[in-house]
This record gives sequence, structure tokens and C-alpha cells, in this order.
Amino acid sequence: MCCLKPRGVTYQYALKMSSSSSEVISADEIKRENRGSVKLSVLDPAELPMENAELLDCSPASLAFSPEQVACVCEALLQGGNVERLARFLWSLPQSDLLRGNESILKAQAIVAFHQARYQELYCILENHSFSPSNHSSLQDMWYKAHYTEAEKARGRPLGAVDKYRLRRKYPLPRTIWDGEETVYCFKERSRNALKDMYKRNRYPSPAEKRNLAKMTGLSLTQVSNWFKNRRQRDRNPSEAQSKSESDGNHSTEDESSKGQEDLSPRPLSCGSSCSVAHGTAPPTIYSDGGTTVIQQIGDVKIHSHTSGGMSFNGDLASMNAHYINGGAYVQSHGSNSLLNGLGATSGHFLTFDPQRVSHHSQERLLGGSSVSYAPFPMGVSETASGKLEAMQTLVSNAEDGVISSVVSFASAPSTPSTTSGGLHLSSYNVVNLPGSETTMGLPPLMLPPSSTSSTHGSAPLGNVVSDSPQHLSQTLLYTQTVKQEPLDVSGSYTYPSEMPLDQGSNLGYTASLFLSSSSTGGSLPPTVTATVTSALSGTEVHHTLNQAGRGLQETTDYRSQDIQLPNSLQVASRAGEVPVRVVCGDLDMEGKELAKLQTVQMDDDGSDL
DNA sequence: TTGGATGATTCGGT
DNA sequence: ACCGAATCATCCAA
Repeated sequence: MCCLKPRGVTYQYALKMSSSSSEVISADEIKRENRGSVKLSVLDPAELPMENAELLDCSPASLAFSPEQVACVCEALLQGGNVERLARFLWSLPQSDLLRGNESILKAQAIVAFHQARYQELYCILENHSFSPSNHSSLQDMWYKAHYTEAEKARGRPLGAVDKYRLRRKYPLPRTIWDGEETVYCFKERSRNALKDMYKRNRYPSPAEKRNLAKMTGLSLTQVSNWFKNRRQRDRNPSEAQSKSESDGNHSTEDESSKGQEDLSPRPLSCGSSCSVAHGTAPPTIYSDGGTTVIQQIGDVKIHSHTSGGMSFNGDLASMNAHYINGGAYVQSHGSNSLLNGLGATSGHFLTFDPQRVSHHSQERLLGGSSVSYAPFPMGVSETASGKLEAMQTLVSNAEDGVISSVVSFASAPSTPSTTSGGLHLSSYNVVNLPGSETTMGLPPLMLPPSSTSSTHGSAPLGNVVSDSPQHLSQTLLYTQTVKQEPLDVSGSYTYPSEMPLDQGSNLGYTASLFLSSSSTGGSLPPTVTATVTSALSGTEVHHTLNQAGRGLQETTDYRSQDIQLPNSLQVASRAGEVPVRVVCGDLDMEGKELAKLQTVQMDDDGSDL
């Protein structure tokens, strides 16, 4: 083997070859030209410095194309759009090449079969070989068009939209060219859910948010914009578009939540549509639903947000539990209805508050920067709830054009539910989202009216997280984040991490719990952090174990759930003064496809791969 | 076949 | 450029 080193053959090379030698129509011809004056010149001559000499010295036998080269030529001809030439090229290939199962060759064969109306062969190819997702779209089109064409020929008349719809039902896509995810009106369910989720939070997303949404959903910016425009329009005019559908009770919960706010529109709401359910201050409603505590505040909420120990819930829906274990002292709230208690992953708590509505522009500005704080739980909420308040969380969310950072602090809060002066233990553990991590957050960013942005008590600046004393033996941080979206959601303006995929396909919403535990290994070894994420819907658990510096991510269980998503970057620090531990959870996409790509990496305490 | 649901387009206003 | 309103085209389930 001498010439035409596969590694030297690039796609560009094939393209150039194809375009520069328009007469090349078959492998043999290409080979002949190789021997002649037409060189298989790569775009970068330095890549094959001896190319000409090698070519000239090659024996005929050595001119056989490698599989990569064949695939490369196929791709080039495919892109060139000359099916006839592609057909001749395939025809000239030895059977052994065709049988290799190379995807490019298979795709080329499929296209040729389609254009030559050999549909059974096309179906056979598509049904019996798995194709990469990048080819799914075109192959799906081919699959349907082939069936359409067959049906049209059989009927002798063009097909109508309904005819095509029936054919699609009759001949569903094979899983070899379809990821199995249902698409309705061209939008995948997950994309739709992402749009709905964003709409709940903000009916008027900023351009940056639209771009991010488009990226997440795989839709174009125009599609995203159209979706929001249509959505707003149809929320505004339910009498026209929805009056009938309302009567049959077949509306989605999301739609209902949108309708609930509709009389208050036009009113872009970055804080969530629930803001508009009612005005005035109303006591929060607390109810429990199968172990899920739901607190709902209708109307404006201003709860000692500026006093020490005061609590300010500005997200419409937020639920967190914090449990603090230190030296064996486990602090947990009590009472079945208490907030911020319950360690179980399935004990979701659901808090809903309606922040004071603000003007359109103010709302939009919220996305550009806000500060939110969770203070202890002293007001009526916790009074109604029977449980003690023993955990405090503070979350600060700053968003600037899609860049959000948050700081969450946990501290032992006083068990006196009605007081607002509970001591804050700022030296306690912190969960910190890295400031640079775009809009992905480990904890839901909450949005506040600008008037409340100053309430940040209990929040620990990032600097406090960084520590210099990594030796806190036997310390464990256990942090639980539980988020549950209820079908009765009053508008769901809860601000999920923008890239957290929601499973709204079921009315149950989802529950995601995050446990981060840290235990020192003693001595100079950094602590090990284990993160466990549980989806209440699927019951799937994901464990992450990593070393102190965040080096390496460990997936110790399969990640079958597509209901939840870890934040891209979550920094977990032990007590102030300790070296922070960073959890990098990978860049997961909405489709959850990347989930499967996460590799299991066993990490030793020192961070080295096992 | 029908009618609601939904994405896309057009148009005028800001 | 973005919005709302009106409308169209298509999808889809009954």
C-alpha cells in the first residue's frame, strides 16, 4: 500500500477532486485519472508532499479506494447533487466496498435508489441500517416522498395533505432514521416544552434568550419568534381560537395557565405569567398533595425582604430543601407540611409566589440583571406550615443578557418559624454557580422586581466560597434541590435553568433532586464530592463523584432520564475556608442526546483516573 | 370529512 | 426590528 493514504484524504479533497475533474464518473475513471495528469491533490499540498511521486509509482492494485475514500467520494458527489454520476460511481465499485456498511455509501445508495424509483431497495436500505442523526432529516424526507410517489402512481392523482398524512401513519419512519421522538406540527415535543417553559417565565424573551432558545430547541430564530408571537396572540384572543377548545376541556394545563393571565395582557412578564392572576396581597395558600407541599401566593409578595432573616420569594415557583450535616449533627425541619424539609428525593415542595407585577420594560430588564434572595422562612408561610425552619437558602441571581450567575448559601436557620431575625450562618456551605456559565444554573434563577433586588442577606459572595483550609474532616454537605412542576401550576413562572429540559409531556411535570455530599478524606487529600440526581418521573439516579478541583466527572449510573439536566457547571464549596469543589456536569442538550455520551470515569481521591 | 390546533406569512404600526 | 392582528396552509384527531 503506498499512495492515497486515507488520512490524507479529506472531504475537501474529495470535493475538489470532484469539481476539478468533471469527467470523473466512476471509480475506474478516477483511478485512471489518478495515474494520469489529474492528481488527487489535496487542498493542502504539504499534507502529501510525495503525492505525485507516489501516485506515479503506484501499481494498479494499490489504487483501490479505501473505504474512507469511497465514502469521501460519495459525500462529494452527493453534495454535488449529481445523482447520475453518483450512481455510476457506485455501480463501478466492487461489491466488497458496497457491503462495508459505510454510512456515506449507504446514503448514496439510498439516494440513487430513490431517484431511480427503486423504492423497495430504498426501504430496505433505510430499514436495515442505522444512520446518524445528521442524516435523519434528509432520509426521512426520502422515506416519505418515496411512499408518496408510490401512492401517487398507484392512484394516478396527486396526493392531498390528508392522503400524505395517512401514508405517514401507514408507513412510520423506521427507527434507523428516526430518534423516536414524536413531532407535532414539525416541532418536537421537547422543543415545544422548552418554548412553553420560557413562555411561562417570560412572554417576551430578549433576543439573547431567543437565540439561546433557538439553539436549545434546534429551531430557527424566526421559528422561535413566530412561536412566541402566535402564542401571545392566541392567549390574547381565546374567544376566537380557544373558546371552543375550552369547552371540551381538552386544553393543556399550560394553556390554562396562560389563559389565566390573559386578561392582564399585554404585559410581558419575565417574572412569570402568574404575576397576573390577582392583585393585592393575599396570604399564601398552603396545601399538600401527596407529600408535596405547595405554597401558593397570589398577589404581591413583600415579605421582609430587607430585614435580616426576612424571606423574599420572588420566583413564582421555587422549591428547595436544604439539609445541613456537620459533624454528625443533622439538621432537618419537622412536620409533614413544613417547607424546606424532607430529605427524600420525591418529597417535592412547591412554592409559588406572585411577585409584584412591574411594567413591561421593567420586566424585561429583569433579565438583564436581578438579585434574589431566599431568606429564612419566618412569615406567614412558615407559620402556617407546622414545620420548623431550620434551613436557609439564599440565592442571588444576576443575569446580564443571558449570563446568569447565582450564589446559594445554606445556613442553619432558627427553628422559630415566626421570627424574621433568625441568625444567619454565612459560614455554612455554599452552592455557587460559576459566574461565567451562561444561563445554565444549578439552581433556578429567580427573578425579582427591581425594587427587591437589594435583598441579598445571607448570600455569600463568591469570594467567601473559596477557602484556604481544605481540612474539615468528616464534613458532609448534603444539599437537596427539589423542583416540581404541578399540573395545577398557576402560571408556572418558575424560572428553571434555561437549559433544563422539562418533561411536560406528562402532567406530573418532573422532580429533580440534587444531592451533593462532601466528605473529607483527611490529611492533605481533598474531599470527594458525590452528586446524585434523581428524577422523580423516571426514578433514575445519576451519581457524580469527583475530586476537589472538579477534575473529572464521574457517571456511575446510567443516565436514562431525559427529564432532568444537570447544570453545566456547578461549584460546590465546603464551608467557607475550604477549597471549593466544582462539579462540571457537561454540556447537555435539550434532546438529551449528549447524556449518553457522558463517559464513566472513575476518579481516585487524588483526581487521577482509575 | 370535519373542525380545532398550530406554524408561517402578510400587513400596518411603533 | 419587533409588535399585534389577520389570515393562510397544514397538521391532526375524531
